[in-house]
Amino acid sequence: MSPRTPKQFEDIREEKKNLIMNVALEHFAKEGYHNTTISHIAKHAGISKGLMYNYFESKEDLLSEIINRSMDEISQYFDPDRDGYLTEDEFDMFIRKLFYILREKLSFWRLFYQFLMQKDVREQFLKKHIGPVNTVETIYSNSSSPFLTTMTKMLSDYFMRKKERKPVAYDPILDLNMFIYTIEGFGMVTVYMDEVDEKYYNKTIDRIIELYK
Amino acid sequence: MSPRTPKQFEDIREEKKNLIMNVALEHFAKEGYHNTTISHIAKHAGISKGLMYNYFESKEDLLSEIINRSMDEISQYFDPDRDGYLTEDEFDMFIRKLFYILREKLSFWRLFYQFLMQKDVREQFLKKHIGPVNTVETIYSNSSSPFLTTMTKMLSDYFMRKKERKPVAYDPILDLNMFIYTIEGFGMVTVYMDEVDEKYYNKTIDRIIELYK
Amino acid sequence: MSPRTPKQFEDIREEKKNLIMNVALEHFAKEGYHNTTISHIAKHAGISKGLMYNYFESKEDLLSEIINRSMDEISQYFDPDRDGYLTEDEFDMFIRKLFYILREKLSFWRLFYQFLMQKDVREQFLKKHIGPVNTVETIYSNSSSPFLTTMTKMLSDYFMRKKERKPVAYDPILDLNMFIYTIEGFGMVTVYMDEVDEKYYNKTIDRIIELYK
Amino acid sequence: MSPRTPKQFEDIREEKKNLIMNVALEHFAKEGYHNTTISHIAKHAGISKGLMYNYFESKEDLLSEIINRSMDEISQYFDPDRDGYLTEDEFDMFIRKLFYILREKLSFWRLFYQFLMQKDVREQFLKKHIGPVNTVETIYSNSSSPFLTTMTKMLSDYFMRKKERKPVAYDPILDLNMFIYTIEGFGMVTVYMDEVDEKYYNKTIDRIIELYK
DNA sequence: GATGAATGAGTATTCATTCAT
DNA sequence: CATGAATGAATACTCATTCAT
Repeated sequence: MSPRTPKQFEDIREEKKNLIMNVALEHFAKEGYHNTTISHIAKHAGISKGLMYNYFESKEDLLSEIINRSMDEISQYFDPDRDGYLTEDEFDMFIRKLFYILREKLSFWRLFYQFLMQKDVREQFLKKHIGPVNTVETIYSNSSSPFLTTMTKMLSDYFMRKKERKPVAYDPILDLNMFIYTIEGFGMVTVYMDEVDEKYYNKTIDRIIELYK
Repeated sequence: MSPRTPKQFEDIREEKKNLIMNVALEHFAKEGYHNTTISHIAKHAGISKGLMYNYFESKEDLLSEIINRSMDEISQYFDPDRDGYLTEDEFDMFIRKLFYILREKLSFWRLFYQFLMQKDVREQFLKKHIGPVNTVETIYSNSSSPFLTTMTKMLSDYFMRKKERKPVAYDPILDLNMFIYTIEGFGMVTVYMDEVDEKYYNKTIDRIIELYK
Repeated sequence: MSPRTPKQFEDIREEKKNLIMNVALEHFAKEGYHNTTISHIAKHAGISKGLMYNYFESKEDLLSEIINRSMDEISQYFDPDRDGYLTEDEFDMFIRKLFYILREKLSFWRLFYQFLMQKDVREQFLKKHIGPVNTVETIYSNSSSPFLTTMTKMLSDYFMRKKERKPVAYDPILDLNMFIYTIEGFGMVTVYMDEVDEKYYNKTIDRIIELYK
Repeated sequence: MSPRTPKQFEDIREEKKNLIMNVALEHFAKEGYHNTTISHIAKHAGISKGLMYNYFESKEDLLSEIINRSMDEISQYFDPDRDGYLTEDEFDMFIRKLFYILREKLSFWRLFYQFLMQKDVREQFLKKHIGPVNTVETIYSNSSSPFLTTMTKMLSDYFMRKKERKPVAYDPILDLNMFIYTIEGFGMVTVYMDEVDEKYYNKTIDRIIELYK
């Protein structure tokens, strides 16, 4: 039995940290952040309360790390390293990915929407990830979230370019926002519903693509 | 000095109760239900903690009464005594009303969306007011909320009737749901944004009407 | 309609006071003193909370008055004006009266026994009415309750006189105490039982008389 | 510094739990359950209020556990494993034990009698431990308290058997009840008196045995 | 006299966080 | 690393009592 290398220690630590975060996320999403106690999380993660504080500075820090990790994971899906130029086929894929991830990370989104309404929480945890898109200025403003900035920019570019394929009266900003409202609404309803009807889910996705491609 | 009449007592009660509910709603909406203490509400309403409990059985009861009152107020707007038949012009008015009320009762909606994500809360407070519309069966199912049942039925009837004006391939359920997603998304974004750009707000409403009328 | 005389006012006052005391006694006995709120009493007496304080200085004062009134009423039964000499027939009647009153004033006794165990309450409310009889000295000591002093003295005299009818070894103090324990035990069991079996109740009384006459 | 073993944790818990229960019992008995605050108990036990709730779910639970523990301890004294047959000598010992324990557990009995009068409390906490003995049927009915069932049965058997040694007119049920009243009364008086006169205490016990053996 | 709105001190209870072992 | 006993500040809630009308 050779002693564990620092790397191994680090791996174990990381694994346990993830375990805790997963358990916490499930409970936060299902019962609500305030209704979930540290004791509860610790018990369900099979560790002691004290150990929790070895991994996370506070309950708030735990929440913060969960949100950051989830946002990062989601970012991965959209490989932000690319050029940011969205073809029509890529737009199609983008939407499909988006709603695939929505169901993959259902707990996270439930948590996300829980906090979306509270200004102070939003400012503390989500500021760097979300941003409204109401004017052209906003679109190009620098968000503090590289991920969302990229995404937003990519999308607005896409909608701006659509203008070329559309009639003169076409308003890309309005269309972009309509698109955002639709996916936000569809996302939210999907998230708060207990069950999803597979057939309608896909049908809706197709329709969104059809409407906004 | 003659003693107060029962009427006077009733007036005092009603007035004070409303005061408390208004103050509480503002705080619940802004800081979140759990972050708002009874002490805080009492202080801002200029009354003692004890008096709160003269009017409401518990913090939860206060919340419950706020939600019920708000839902009732909203119901009023849509005069539920009518035949429930929605002409195209009435559909137009309906949407405009909806988004007028959204901003009138911004605090309420902020509170509403806060709880939408938590199953237990949703079941306790909102069950009688909200309901998904995923299948034809659901549409015609009896919700326990007369208001939403009426609204839902009115809308689904409207979309069913649209079929007559549309091509063969027209899917009224899908269209109804797309419509719902759009207004939910637009509503939610409006609610969580601090400020609303008047011009774009109205433009969006027009566009929704244009798309779904 | 002539104006009420002071006497009439006094009568009305007395009557209302009695009403409150009766209602309060019932609730104190059934639910316990601490579990009975002033509001509750007021509501059941059909008056306002405020008026309560017109008649009684405090909840404690209300309790105090109830106990005093009850003790006085009980005293009445044993016509304390008499010579205090108890014949054998009178002893017989005394016991029967005692257990008749026990059931007449069941609520009072339930309250009485509730407080008997708590030293501070006992000292505050019952000191002047009850007293142990453990030694000859105690018997003749001056209690602060004229009623119980008289009763105790009467009884101890009776048991002392029994000595003349009994064998040399007869210990009147012991016998008196045994008698007291029996009636206290019988009283207590009767009080805490919900229902009384009439036949056995009388049979027991006969037996007590038989044993201690 | 190695961490504590589970055994050590268990020991700490047990010890602390007992400490709290002992302190609480003393205060409940002396000041009354309602007049004793959790703060008070915590302070006298030298712990924080919060810790109380690490050991007991509520004040009521604390009370409940105290009563159950005490009843169990008392049960031990009467080794319920025996055949339940009481000889005359054993009856003698039984009584002596009873009144020995009475003084051993004075605080408990003070608490016990406090609650005896309140129906709801009695039903919640004492139902499984006490039961009236008014008819032959009752005697043989199954109480939910193994301890009291055994005791009651043992005693009623004993009194039934006495019939053989007694005149024709002897009524064992009446005699059993007289016996119960006497010990209940003696018990109660002993409990509420601050001091006990040793000589008279024993004399009384002897007399009870003499009368009911 | 009579009312019940209003007060505020008090009480049980919760829970994130600390720390000795 | 790991444990869970221990803390204490915070919080919802109660209720006897007061007082303007």
